[in-house]
Amino acid sequence: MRTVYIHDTLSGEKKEFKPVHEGRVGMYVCGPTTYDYAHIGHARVAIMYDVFRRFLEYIDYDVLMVSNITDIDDKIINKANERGIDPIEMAHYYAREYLKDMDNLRVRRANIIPKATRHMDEIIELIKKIIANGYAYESKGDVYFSVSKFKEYGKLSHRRVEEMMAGARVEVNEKKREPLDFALWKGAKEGEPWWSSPWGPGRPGWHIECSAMSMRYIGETLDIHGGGADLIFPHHENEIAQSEAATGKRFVNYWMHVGLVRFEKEKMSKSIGNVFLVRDLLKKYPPEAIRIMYLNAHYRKPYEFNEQNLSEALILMEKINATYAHLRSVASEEPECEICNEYEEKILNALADDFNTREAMSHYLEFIAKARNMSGAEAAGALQFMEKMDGIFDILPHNSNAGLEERLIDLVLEIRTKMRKEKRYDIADWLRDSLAEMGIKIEDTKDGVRWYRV
RNA sequence: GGGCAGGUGGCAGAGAGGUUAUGCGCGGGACUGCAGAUCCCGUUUACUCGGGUUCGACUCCCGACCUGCCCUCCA
Repeated sequence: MRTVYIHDTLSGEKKEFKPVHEGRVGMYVCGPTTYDYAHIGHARVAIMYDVFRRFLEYIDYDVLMVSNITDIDDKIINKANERGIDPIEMAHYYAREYLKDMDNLRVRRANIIPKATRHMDEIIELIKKIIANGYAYESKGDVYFSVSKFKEYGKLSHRRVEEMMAGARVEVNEKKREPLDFALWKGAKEGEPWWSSPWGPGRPGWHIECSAMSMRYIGETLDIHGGGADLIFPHHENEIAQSEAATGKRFVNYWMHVGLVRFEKEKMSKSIGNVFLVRDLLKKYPPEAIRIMYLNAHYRKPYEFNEQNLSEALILMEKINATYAHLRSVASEEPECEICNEYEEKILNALADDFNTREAMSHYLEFIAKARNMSGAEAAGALQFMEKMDGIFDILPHNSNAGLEERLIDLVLEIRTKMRKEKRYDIADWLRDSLAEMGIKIEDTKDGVRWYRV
């Protein structure tokens, strides 16, 4: 199996990937807390891990991907209260919409998509274990993790407890023994959703659900745990503390974090009003373009989102589509393509080096440029190659099977060609414009007409 | 104040101790009823600054400056 290198946030180094179980990968990706519609930052995380997963599968790993939905949390409760609706129902509504948006971005669903509210038993068991191990304490219906007991606290985000104390601004709460302690369980206040527990009715704290669900489905040590870079602290730091306090084992071997999406040099945030929703973007741009946009950048770097980048991605998409269409029209029966193997090697090597999709895309685009001039057996090979690679990238047009629709389009094009020969350009242009309106773009080339979907 | 990630050509954005990234844009040519696409050529000494290591650094080391993020909720 091909050697993969992964940059690990904890060690700050690129390390050779060695799974816990040979040939298998257990990866857990932090999904959203569902109190609003998905934005393009969520999309970046989902698309990147989708591609990483597909790549790992492509090189023959057996991947178990788990991606959670946090459907109980203070933010959910607050928002639902503002609107006077049921918090859990609201969370589930946004969870469904999130999954729909991601489906529309061609993100393959994780093998398991666990919800926090369906795993109360695991969460409670885990908290009990942490208390039993002496790392957490009960306080008036709440349970807190005692940060000072966990000596390695801060190892992921590379900060020291003393420094964080100096930085002040920690929430004041007289139930906590020390300011940095964080809640594993919160007693329910009047009107809040609750589950019964040994500490009374309440709900889980923010971080515990990920520890409980990831270990439940993958095991006590995960190969890969990922999410957005803003989760490094405190979310992932706290997950490490809880999980390792419970099991005494290393929680995660490779921590991966996707850089944040920015707009005009600022992080997207509702207060600044620069949040772009996936659903709004999809009204204007096809999913392929959005995927290409993100594939065209290194996942760990911050991404500067703007319409120019997106329209550039759209142009690339059209080029790729056009080449794909060209290959389909000229491909002969027996595929044979030497250069394809060469490019596959380049692309896989780039991806194996910490999932460098940008470099992979540069090879891919170079290949596309060459493929435009191919024909016959080579074109057939190139076609096959593009479809193979699409198992990873998923940026080619879908529903491209040659059915009735395609035959009708060919017929229309034949008519147009005839009209052009007779210099009936009014009719020829009318046909072209009509097809364009339906999303079929055509081009007259030396070798005849070619068409593709936009 | 502390931590982290960066600073590359008109723009986006990889990479690497000495060899063309890639794409977009722009200019010229070919082709063309028009449009688009495609093909060829060009866009000359791009790599924040100052030191150091080296035969040689944009690439390694040290320092400075700048930007963003995290340190409160966030993918």
